[in-house]
Amino acid sequence: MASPTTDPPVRQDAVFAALASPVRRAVLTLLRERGAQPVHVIAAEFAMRRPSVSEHLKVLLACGLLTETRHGRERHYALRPEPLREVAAWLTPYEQFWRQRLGALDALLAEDLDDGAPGEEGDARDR
Amino acid sequence: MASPTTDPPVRQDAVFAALASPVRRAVLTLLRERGAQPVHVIAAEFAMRRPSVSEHLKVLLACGLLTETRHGRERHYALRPEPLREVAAWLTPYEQFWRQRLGALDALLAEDLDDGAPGEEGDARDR
DNA sequence: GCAACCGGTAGGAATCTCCCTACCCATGTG
DNA sequence: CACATGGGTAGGGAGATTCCTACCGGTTGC
Repeated sequence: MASPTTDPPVRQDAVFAALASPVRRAVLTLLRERGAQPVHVIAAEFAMRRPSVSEHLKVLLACGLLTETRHGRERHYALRPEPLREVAAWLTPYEQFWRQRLGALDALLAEDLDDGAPGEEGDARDR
Repeated sequence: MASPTTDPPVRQDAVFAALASPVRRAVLTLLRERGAQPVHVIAAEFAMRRPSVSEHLKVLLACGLLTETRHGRERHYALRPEPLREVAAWLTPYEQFWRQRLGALDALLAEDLDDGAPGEEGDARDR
């Protein structure tokens, strides 16, 4: 049980998968705009039964995008933005690409890099 | 074929879903670092058969994260970062949330570090 | 206590994902 | 022309996703 501040790499998959659903993105938007809300308020926003919303909340909770607080018989879910910060961090190295991309310039650069690639082998993983 | 520069809202789903696979994120990383590459070079990086890699490339191509160029009998795939810019744009309204929280954490850490002597031990704060 | 309310779990059907093995077409090269 | 190389498509199987209808355990109010 030692994982003080590190984030397991499996988390990134779960966060992106969670964000792939429009319902779940809408839940995050709702909580961002209105703050913590109980389930029945969240569920009222969607054309779907409460158990399905509950499942979506479970997915968001499991990947750390939500926190849960018990208030009597209600459970309030609130946005937890840290995983989104990690997504932003993952995007960082790509920023320069969309910044400088105003023509076929990067295609030329790509060809150049392609030509002069030395032999560093073996890590094509992301992190 | 009827949306030259506009972005249908359905695209966001596809982009996040594409990014949910570690294989596809690794493809993007590879193309970012080495520029455009033919399929057999990309496929050599993964412990999977070429048709599967081909499917992954099709997914990335379909959501606009890749461009395809024919060179003889090879097809070169290159990174197309625009959809990632849209992801970054989607993240923007959340930035303030993790900034303020990071600020609070920062203050706590600074206090801890600054205050080397254990005057009062607050051990209830790891996670 | 008893009924209404909040919200999670069980389990099932339709659909999607991800990998595989075959197979096919196109482009080069002897 | 014959054949190797590059790479897409077909279709199938195991497992995950997403919705549903039931159902059940806690809280709150009469």
